[in-house]
Amino acid sequence: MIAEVIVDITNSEVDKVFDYKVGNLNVEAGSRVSVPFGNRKIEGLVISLKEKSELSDSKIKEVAEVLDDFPALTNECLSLVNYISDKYKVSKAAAIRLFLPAEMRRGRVSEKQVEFVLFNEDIAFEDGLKLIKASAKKQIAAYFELNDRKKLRAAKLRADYGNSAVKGLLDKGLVNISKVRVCRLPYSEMLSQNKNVNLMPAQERAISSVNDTDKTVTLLHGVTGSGKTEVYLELIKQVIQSGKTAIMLVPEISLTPQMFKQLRGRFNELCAIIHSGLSAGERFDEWWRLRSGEAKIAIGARSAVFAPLENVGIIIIDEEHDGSYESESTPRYSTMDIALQRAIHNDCKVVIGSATPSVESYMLAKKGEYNLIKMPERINKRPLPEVIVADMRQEIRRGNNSFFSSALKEELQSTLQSGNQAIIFLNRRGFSQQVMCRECGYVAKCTTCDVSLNYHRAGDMLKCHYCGTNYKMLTACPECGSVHLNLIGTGTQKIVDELIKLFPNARIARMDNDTTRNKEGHYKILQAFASHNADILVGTQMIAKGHDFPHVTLVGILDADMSLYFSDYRSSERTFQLLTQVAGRSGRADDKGKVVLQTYSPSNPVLRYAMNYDYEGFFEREIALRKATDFPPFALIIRIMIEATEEQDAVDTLKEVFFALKEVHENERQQFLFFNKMKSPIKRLKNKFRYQVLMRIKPNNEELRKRIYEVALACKNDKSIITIEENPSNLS
DNA sequence: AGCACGCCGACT
DNA sequence: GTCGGCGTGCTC
Repeated sequence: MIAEVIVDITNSEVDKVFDYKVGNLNVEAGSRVSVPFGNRKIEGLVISLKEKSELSDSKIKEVAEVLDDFPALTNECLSLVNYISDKYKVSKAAAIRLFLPAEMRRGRVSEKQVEFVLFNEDIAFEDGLKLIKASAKKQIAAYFELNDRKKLRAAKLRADYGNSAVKGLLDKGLVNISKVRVCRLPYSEMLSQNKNVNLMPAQERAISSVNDTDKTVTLLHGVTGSGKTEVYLELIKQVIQSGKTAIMLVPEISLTPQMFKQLRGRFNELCAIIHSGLSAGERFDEWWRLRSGEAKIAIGARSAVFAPLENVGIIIIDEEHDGSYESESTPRYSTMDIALQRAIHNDCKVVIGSATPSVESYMLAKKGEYNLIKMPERINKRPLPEVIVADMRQEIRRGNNSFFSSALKEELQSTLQSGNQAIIFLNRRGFSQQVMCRECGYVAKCTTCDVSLNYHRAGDMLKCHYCGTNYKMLTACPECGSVHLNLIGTGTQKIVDELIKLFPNARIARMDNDTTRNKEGHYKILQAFASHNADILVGTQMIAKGHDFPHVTLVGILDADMSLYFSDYRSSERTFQLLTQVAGRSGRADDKGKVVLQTYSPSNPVLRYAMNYDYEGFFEREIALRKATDFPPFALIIRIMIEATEEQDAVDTLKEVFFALKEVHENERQQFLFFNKMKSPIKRLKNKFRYQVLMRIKPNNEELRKRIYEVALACKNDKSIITIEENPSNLS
């Protein structure tokens, strides 16, 4: 027998199949093995077995060792490896790594073993008791407990009765000690907290719609608080009852612990959690529980889509619009893409849910490619919070130069007086700055791209990140002539300082990237706020999602329009999603919530749709805009980034890539909507010079897409790094 | 990715 | 003459 092995080296030079003799080892497709390679020994993965090799017998070495007693990858995973390496043009070794917990490589896994003391059943309890001296009280007590429980952790027993008592029982042969593999079970405190729920009619309808549709994908469009989670849980329950397995994906899991609280509570050990916050051991154990079939439900962030489950019955993607479902390092897979592949392979359904679906998904749903379910009402018909719009231009005219409108100040005052909580949301993202007129709200935009321009201190320029055009920095507003131009971008600390002045008695918590270095930090601050340890929480994006705050009755949104002006074709979409989400934080329990939305452009249609909770209206406008401007989903944006330590190397490679692609471009001009090369907006990052080729091609042209990948990656050299991104969400 | 093989400059 | 620089190429 010959094993075809992919060696664990993610380098295209060795990205090929190597043949090894199997000998009399028990090797299967998917097995991890150790093989001699050159003059060293490395790990590899068997992708298939065959009778005979084309190579001469003398060249073929033998598999040295099989690393696990089961194949790490299932056949489905193996075919996904091929799919990923082909589609995203990465080595097979890199694709394989997606499926294995990192700590499994290089033998870093340690199965956790625990010593157990077992009651020796060969000796009757009464006989055993006679062997112990009456004075050995501890031994007797321990023996009684063991008779009762039969199996106890040695550490626990020693702590309770002392080491000598345990040793005494052992010496008399009354008990045995054995080491048992145990799985570290994260969040075990959440087990069995389940309470039964009665489903509402809307939820029942949603469930039967998923079950009855002949479409693979169902989009569940339900407003915040409409009870989507219960729909997911019920669907999973049904799948488990039919003997299948389930995958549940959530965005950035550390921020949304209640989702796995609920899964753990309902499904106990059947549910395994995969995310980056776990310790290496926990991560490996959870993976192993899924692989071995002990656990049947995988919940986690995007990487959980690679969960080693067989016979998958459903894949659920919650908050499907969330950006974290796109991988931001190679292989830059899209979670939905992988989920679809797995759904096809397992012949199962994919359910994606959101209160604010991505424009792409909603278009597919409206076109009938996805099954669409709407849940437009909150459970118990609780009303959505009332939105008060504060026009900040008027505030300035009235002489109010603070961050807070008079409306927000008043609402804060009364919220604090009634003992409720408030959230101040600062709409800020990234490090690019835009130019805005403080008098009329005008924001500098590119004349050809319909995205806002970014200010670059170097050269005092305004730059379009999509087409690369440079503009002179404005001295006055072209709309109203005012010279009060502002660079937008304020920090949370300033907000907090002003709040303290306004409300000296209020307890204020702050949350942003500066205050919370680690993920635990996020969780702790949110937790503290949820248990009413502070009255006002000031923060950026990260307070927008997850977490229920039962006492929050006011949400203040500062600079609601700011995220509209990021140089990103999705900025309207992101803004709408964000505002809807933040507004949803208000008034979740008994009190009706309020939202004060501060803006410099109160008539902006995106804001209007958001404050009226009109997704449909927003969608219609946005999709028309995308169509008119040739942006996704009516185009595929491809960015090829070339980075090098020496600027000249980057330029050389850029030229090479550009001219190679220019040929493709010239042959298929009608397929290209845009094609150019340029410096990257942030020209130097992490000590690397960055240049890029940016193009937009017609969507769903898989052949052209792959050709672009191949042509670009063929220009690879050891001085520069080439990376390819599709529909990048930020163009820095 | 590593490591050997291989062809040109300054050393005991 | 030899030690060693790291450029090129191979690993079943």
